Amino acid sequence: MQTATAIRTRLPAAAIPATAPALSQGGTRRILAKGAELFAEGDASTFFFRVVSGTVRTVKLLADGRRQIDAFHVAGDMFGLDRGASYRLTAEAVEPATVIAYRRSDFASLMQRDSAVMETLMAATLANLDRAHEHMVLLGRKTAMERMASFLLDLASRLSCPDQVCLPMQRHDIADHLGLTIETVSRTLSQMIQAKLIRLADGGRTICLLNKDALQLLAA
Amino acid sequence: MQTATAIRTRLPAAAIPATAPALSQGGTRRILAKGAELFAEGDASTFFFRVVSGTVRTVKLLADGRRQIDAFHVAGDMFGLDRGASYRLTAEAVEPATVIAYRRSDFASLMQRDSAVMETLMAATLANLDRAHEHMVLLGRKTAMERMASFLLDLASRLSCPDQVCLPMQRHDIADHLGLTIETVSRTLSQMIQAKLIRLADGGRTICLLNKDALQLLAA
DNA sequence: CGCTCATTTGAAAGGCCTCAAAGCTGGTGG
DNA sequence: CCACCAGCTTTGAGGCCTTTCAAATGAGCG
Repeated sequence: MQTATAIRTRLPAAAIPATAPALSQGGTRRILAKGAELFAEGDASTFFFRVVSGTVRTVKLLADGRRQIDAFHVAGDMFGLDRGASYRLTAEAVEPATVIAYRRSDFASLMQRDSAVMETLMAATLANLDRAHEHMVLLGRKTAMERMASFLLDLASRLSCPDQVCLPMQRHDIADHLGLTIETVSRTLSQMIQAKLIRLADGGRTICLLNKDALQLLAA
Repeated sequence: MQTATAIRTRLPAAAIPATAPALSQGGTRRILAKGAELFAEGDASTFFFRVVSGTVRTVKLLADGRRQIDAFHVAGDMFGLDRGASYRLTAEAVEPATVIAYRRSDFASLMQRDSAVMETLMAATLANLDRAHEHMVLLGRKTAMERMASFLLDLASRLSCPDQVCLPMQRHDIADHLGLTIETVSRTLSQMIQAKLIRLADGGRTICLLNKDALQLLAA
């Protein structure tokens, strides 16, 4: 593993710190290689997951190949809790990642005795729903520049790197998350550089936020 | 109340029929006038709601007035269950509506004894999350025509009117839901009429789906 | 019946996409 | 250790879909 990845994964910001311990008993650890698929849309949903390190993307595909990445999940995030008996989206590792898999059936009985478990899952699901709401505003109503600014600030806060974002994903993933093309993503970043809002490092994989206040204004 | 509204609200399609009865004990009924605000983003979230009849929209606003309607809630749907102590979006009646308000604090203790209640809320939340995922694909990756087709088919299925959609909302709401402008919504509908996919009735408030198969293909 | 608001339609502009090619990066093998 | 290769990223030019601005038409209501 090269240095860049080590840096990217060194800060596991616990997204659900207060309630997550309720799940500490069960679950099995899984190591994922870059690009590995955890589950696909339509698969029987026997597990749900929590990210320990690395990044996982959840994806929806249209018949003609168009892709929408609904979220990037980082350390502490939960995903794979879907309605019904099968997954509604596909999950893949964006970079080498470690997750903990919880068997759904194990919790059916556990939840009846321990409401704390259920509340943990509820909190995680509500967190995902909240992010989805925010992302719908971005996709439906923001310009390319606003989307990019929102994305960078969001990622910076979630990775708890105050002024620096080590992007675990490539431009194509960013584009499919923000509802843009890779060219527009690249052009938008170039404009931000020109405006001295950001600076690229590590061959374009790391973005230094030079002016967070201005980015915040841009994020609309 | 005019006839159109009566028709629109006469079919309460139970979205969560199996589990909803668990909530039948509590809650107080509220009658909402058209446009009435149930709660606003940032308000303390003391209640969550279930639609009995009519339609409620949940909305997010940007500082400059741009609006994104994340969902239209019809009979049987639940909304207002947000992360944290305050609502993350605003809820307003699209048309005259009846909802049942459940006090959040009443359920904190109830859930510990009755896991069925918690499961009902979880199922409702997962349903909302699922819709959000589907809508993100629409907003991020579909064309105006595809968005409109998807919207009409979705509404038709949820209102359980096989081949007819009685729109409770006006063009402006549709536009803010689909990430378009009212002009584009209108033009897209006109194109669909020309292609004999739909037919307008009731002064543009009712849409007859003349060719659902073709619409399904268009929805992508 | 007239007023107001919603919807439709038109024309022009703009932002993002598509197509295309050059520039970089990182990994591999000589 | 360095050159080469494949894939990712950036940049350029042109086109298209949606938006913006504007005005006409239609519907609901006092």
